[in-house]
Amino acid sequence: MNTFPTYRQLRYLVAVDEARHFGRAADRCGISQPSLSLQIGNLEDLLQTRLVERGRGAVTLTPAGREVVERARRIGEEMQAIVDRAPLVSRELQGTLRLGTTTTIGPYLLPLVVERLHRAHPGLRLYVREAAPKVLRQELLDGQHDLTLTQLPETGRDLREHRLFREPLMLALPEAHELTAREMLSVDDLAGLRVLSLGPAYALHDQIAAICREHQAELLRDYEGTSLDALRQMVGMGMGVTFLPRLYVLSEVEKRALTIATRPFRSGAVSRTIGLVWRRNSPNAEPFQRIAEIIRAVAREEFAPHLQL
Amino acid sequence: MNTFPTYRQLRYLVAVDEARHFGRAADRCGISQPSLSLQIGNLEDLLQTRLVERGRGAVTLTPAGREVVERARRIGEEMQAIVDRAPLVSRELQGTLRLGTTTTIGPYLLPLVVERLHRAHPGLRLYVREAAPKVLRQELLDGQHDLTLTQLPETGRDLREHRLFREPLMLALPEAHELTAREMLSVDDLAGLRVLSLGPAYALHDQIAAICREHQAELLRDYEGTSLDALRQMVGMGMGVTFLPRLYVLSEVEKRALTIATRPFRSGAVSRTIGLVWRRNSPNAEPFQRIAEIIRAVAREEFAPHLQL
DNA sequence: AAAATCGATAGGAGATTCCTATTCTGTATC
DNA sequence: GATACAGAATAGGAATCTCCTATCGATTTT
Repeated sequence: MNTFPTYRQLRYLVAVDEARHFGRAADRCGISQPSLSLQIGNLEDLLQTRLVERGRGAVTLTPAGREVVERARRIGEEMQAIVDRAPLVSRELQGTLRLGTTTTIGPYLLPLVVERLHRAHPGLRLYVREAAPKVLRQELLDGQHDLTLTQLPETGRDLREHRLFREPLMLALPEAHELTAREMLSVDDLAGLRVLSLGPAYALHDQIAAICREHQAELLRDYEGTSLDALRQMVGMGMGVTFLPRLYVLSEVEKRALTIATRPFRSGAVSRTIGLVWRRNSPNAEPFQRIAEIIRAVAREEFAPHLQL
Repeated sequence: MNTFPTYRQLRYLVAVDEARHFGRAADRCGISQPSLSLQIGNLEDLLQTRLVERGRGAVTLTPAGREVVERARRIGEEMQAIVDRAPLVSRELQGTLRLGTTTTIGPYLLPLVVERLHRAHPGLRLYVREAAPKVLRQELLDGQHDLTLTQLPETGRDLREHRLFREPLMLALPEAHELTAREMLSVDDLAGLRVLSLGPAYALHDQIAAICREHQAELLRDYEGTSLDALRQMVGMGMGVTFLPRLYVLSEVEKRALTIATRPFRSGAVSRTIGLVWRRNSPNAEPFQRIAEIIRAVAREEFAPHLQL
């Protein structure tokens, strides 16, 4: 009890409609006339409906046959599209790619990247979804993203990461703070500072915690920001200082006249690594690497003075 | 070198997408896991593209796979529609029916019929096309119509006709004509009249010619009308008299204040037979008969005083 | 009447599809 | 670290489909 027609049968029916003749339709399909007759017959049996009216002069489709043929043509178009597009999608940058990104990097880097990708690959559509890094990681493993743009390192044998660049962290402090007198800071200046941070779902949280531990700063655990903007506001209100990524500062602090100060560190060590991550099993490593290239190009051409490439 | 996927393969891929697990997908398809794996593999080989990412945790579709599955779903919907609708279309009055009609009857009878058909069978769409009877007949044989509404008899062993009713012909004459004094005419009054007619592609032409021959009227061959309206105008200009079908007179002459007179014949013999015609091979005789029933009902309920049922 | 056309039918060869059994790979468990 | 456990891939053989050639049956043309 096969409930569905075969695509092959539909193709034959379309051929009959076009040729209006069993023999010629069979020719066009590259099969013999009996084979075609048989398949049309099978299709009619399956649908319990006469689709073709066999007369001497003209072979004609019945009303039911016409409706079936109409749908068969649509099916044919989809089939053709599958055959044509599937290889392209996997080899070229075409189709839809689901890119997950940390909220601490995506909004400040991706706009330029997306624009460039669109220009270079018009057939590519990006679905960008934001989440905290540890959520992102799980979603990537679950298959909700094709790749993620996030802070490295990303643990897991199933994942492959591609390093893009290092992004310095800047110290954000209230304008009235004594350290604002300095243009550049040393890590030794951190001793004794009260430091705010994001929630533990963020890689940045762990990193800030480590820096605090190492340089005798005090991590304030009571108030955890839910976003970099929230952190910035908390700093502005004098609740403490924090570390903000360079691109965030560039995009959200320096361009506006905001009430906090940001200072760089002399040491390049106060920085985080940003990379692309995908599942090791993903068969699309090659297109992904091309995306990595493009992000690196954007970083180089647009943010060279601010990042460590 | 089979260039197209099998619908079956697409169904399996959809199942994999939904189950995210080969074994469960196979269950859902009612086959064993190896069979499913094989078919997915064949599909991937055919498309030269990995569609499914096999990992331990989650089986995920690749971007190419997602696009294929999307199209596969649309194909599935069309397939379902084919299976669901084809039997209905052939048995119920559903789908599209192509009805050819003579210009001398269709416009004056069909409006009411179409309306009633629509009310009784909302799923039915009528494509009405007009032509002269002899053209219509060839188009019907060629399969351009499913059935035709025309003047009988319609010759041909390949055709089946269903008589609907007889429609009287009225004599149309200039208002100044001496015969307008009579309320009813006899065929004997025809002797010596100069009679206009439609072109020879019309069954009405042959019939008028026969009547003229039989009753010593003179058929004017120089001017042949291309439509009943043209005939009426020719009569109005005093070029001669003619025969007009009752329903045409009802719809186009009596309702307007036109400058010709029309008179009935006492004899019921001056009339033509109207019927439905379809190809003998057509497997849809049953729905067609139901349409005949509806037309008869309209004739009875709307035009009873004017027609011979 | 004979030949030709066109679709349906019959029977058998070759592909496909599917099944069971087994292997392979990487994960959890002890 | 050996062992069981999942889950997909592979192997081999049975069942089913698909197709072919040959032929038939009905109808039309010559």
